Amino acid sequence: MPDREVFVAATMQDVARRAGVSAKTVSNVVNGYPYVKPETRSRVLDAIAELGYRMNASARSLRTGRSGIIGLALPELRVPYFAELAGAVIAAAEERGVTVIIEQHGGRRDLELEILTGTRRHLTDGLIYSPLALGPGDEAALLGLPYPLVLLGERIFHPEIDHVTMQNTAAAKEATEHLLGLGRRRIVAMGPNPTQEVGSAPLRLLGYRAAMDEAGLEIDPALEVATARSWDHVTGARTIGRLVDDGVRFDAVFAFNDSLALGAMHELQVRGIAVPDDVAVVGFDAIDEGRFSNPTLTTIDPGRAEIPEAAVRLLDERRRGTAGEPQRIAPAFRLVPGGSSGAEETLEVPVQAV
Amino acid sequence: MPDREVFVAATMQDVARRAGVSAKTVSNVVNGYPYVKPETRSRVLDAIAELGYRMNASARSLRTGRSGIIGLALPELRVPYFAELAGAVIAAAEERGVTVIIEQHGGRRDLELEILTGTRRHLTDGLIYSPLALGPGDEAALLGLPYPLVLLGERIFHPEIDHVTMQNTAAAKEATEHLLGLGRRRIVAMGPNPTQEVGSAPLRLLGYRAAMDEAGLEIDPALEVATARSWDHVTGARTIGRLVDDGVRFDAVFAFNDSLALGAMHELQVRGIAVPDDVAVVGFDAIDEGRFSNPTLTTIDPGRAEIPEAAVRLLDERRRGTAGEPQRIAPAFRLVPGGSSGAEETLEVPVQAV
DNA sequence: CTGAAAGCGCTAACAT
DNA sequence: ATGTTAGCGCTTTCAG
Repeated sequence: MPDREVFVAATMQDVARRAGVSAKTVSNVVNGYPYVKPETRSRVLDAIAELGYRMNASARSLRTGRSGIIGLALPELRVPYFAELAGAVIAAAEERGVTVIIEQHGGRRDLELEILTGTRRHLTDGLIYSPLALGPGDEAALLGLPYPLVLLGERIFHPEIDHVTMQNTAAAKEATEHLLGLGRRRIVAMGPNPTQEVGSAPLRLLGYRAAMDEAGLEIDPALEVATARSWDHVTGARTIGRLVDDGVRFDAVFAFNDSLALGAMHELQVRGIAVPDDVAVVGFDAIDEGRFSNPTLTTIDPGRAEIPEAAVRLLDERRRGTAGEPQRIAPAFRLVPGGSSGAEETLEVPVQAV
Repeated sequence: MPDREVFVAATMQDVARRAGVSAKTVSNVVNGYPYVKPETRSRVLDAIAELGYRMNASARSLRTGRSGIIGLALPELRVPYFAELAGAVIAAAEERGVTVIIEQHGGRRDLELEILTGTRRHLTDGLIYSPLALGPGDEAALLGLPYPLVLLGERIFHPEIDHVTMQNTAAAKEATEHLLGLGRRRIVAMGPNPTQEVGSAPLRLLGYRAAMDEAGLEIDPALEVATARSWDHVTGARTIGRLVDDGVRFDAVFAFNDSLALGAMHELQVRGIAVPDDVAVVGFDAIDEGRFSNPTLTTIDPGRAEIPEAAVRLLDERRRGTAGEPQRIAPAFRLVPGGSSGAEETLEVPVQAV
């Protein structure tokens, strides 16, 4: 008679029988319940090893009502900023024994709303939510949800919702001051959009204006250059190209994210405009790509390390009920000097690629 | 007496009561069982809508033994190639109603092995597995696993395991021929590593050599340049820098991936060597970044769209038992012309970024 | 076409 | 410090 246990996954009962204890004791051992006699514990652990027992996650979560899985909703994984964010969120969750599922909404409003009530919410204990289309007026959709929610980004704020954000205005001010400190005076702010009243754009614009103001410079509307909402390379390249074509004079660009900055830098060089000699460029986000561009990109690190960690921690605390009042966390930022503004940086340890 | 159903999630029983049927009938409706009287069906659907019923995924998977979740194991999400792959895998899985969890192993052998038997395997119905450290000799670890497995990459092959791979040699040959067709003769092959007998590197090297051979060119060992195993920008930049310093003459570079190519291109330009005029560059992978570099990168698209789709399809078929013999799929590839070899390309529709 | 009963593997509550 | 009982919400027999 063949040993069926080789093929059929062992259950807690099987382990209990083998160890000569009850299923409850096995459960206690597996869950690190402290009051188990060391000898019993080791007998149970032996039985687990011998049977190759692994806990059935579905049974546990059916019983406890918690899955140990959280959702991470973001626009698109192929956007480097979000890929890096997702990688860090997964790593931070791992440390807490939490599993992550990623949902891409592509900035489509219907999908963003769908995610809040969709079928996967039944699978997860909570959601880290980075919307792109939702904004003020959509708070209602985020309130009273039957699961913990941590909001990312600058699209919506609400005192009852945990939030991890950035010091947009202060950081943008520092970026602009960096350029001013290099003697630049005609600084383009790339990214503001008059139709957008909310989000990172207006906040960063405030910082830009504050810096210009404090430097005693008149604000030239021609230098505040609106872009399409998609802040990518193409947009950066097209925008700066149009500016040059229009004969606008400038000696620096503060782009509201790195992709815009890299695209602009590319286009400037194509047109024979030297970076940083003719035009200095500063970005925002500190994505990996800017460390390898030519020249390397001066940028703002808005808290790359802390944002994912804080988001997972907040959600986990809320999930376990150890959280108090809803919080708003805006990590410390720093300017990362690069060649695009004539500063220099050293390269960090490489990551692996295929 | 307040209506508890507002706060407590409805169950199938609740729906059944409301619709005046049994739970089984609700289950039949929810699962698309065809033999349900239309009238019954609509009564059930109404009840579902009224109660806001959503199926409990844990209960279902406890009962059926399947979770509808698959794992995707890869080195790191922050590596653009894998971020793009992951995004596409998630999208392809979504179409089949399957959820994805991503596990990052960072190319560390212990983690790669751990993933195969780790706690998350109990949560998933199958695994799409892209190892970096494992290789020939590790087949045993991949055989007889109690779940379906689809292998990605070139590290391990086995006739009993489903595999999605690339036409490495043929594609590398075409890349090299492209450079030869431009009149280049001293073509660097960047990426081979004498200590590596397996993986994309030796396969792509074969293609390079075949093209050189057919063109009647002697193969110069000085042009086959080994790199560190991590094929990233830094490695590309350092490698090409050393080559120049050593006084090696060359008029083209075929880098074994895009990150190497982009790093090399960067370093060449830093040193005042014009791309493509002095040196033409071709990469491999067709990651997004190469479409925006300066100049844009000529590269090989090894099947960006088909690889994730095929991986999910194979796993799903295996999971449902509709698959036959293990398959090896190697999609069609194509050369993507770019500025780095003097060809030109048109930009596609932009993606959104923050 | 629909219903009744049983049980998937685990843990909360209680008992000892 | 450990055992007993019950039941989480679903689907799978098996009847009808």
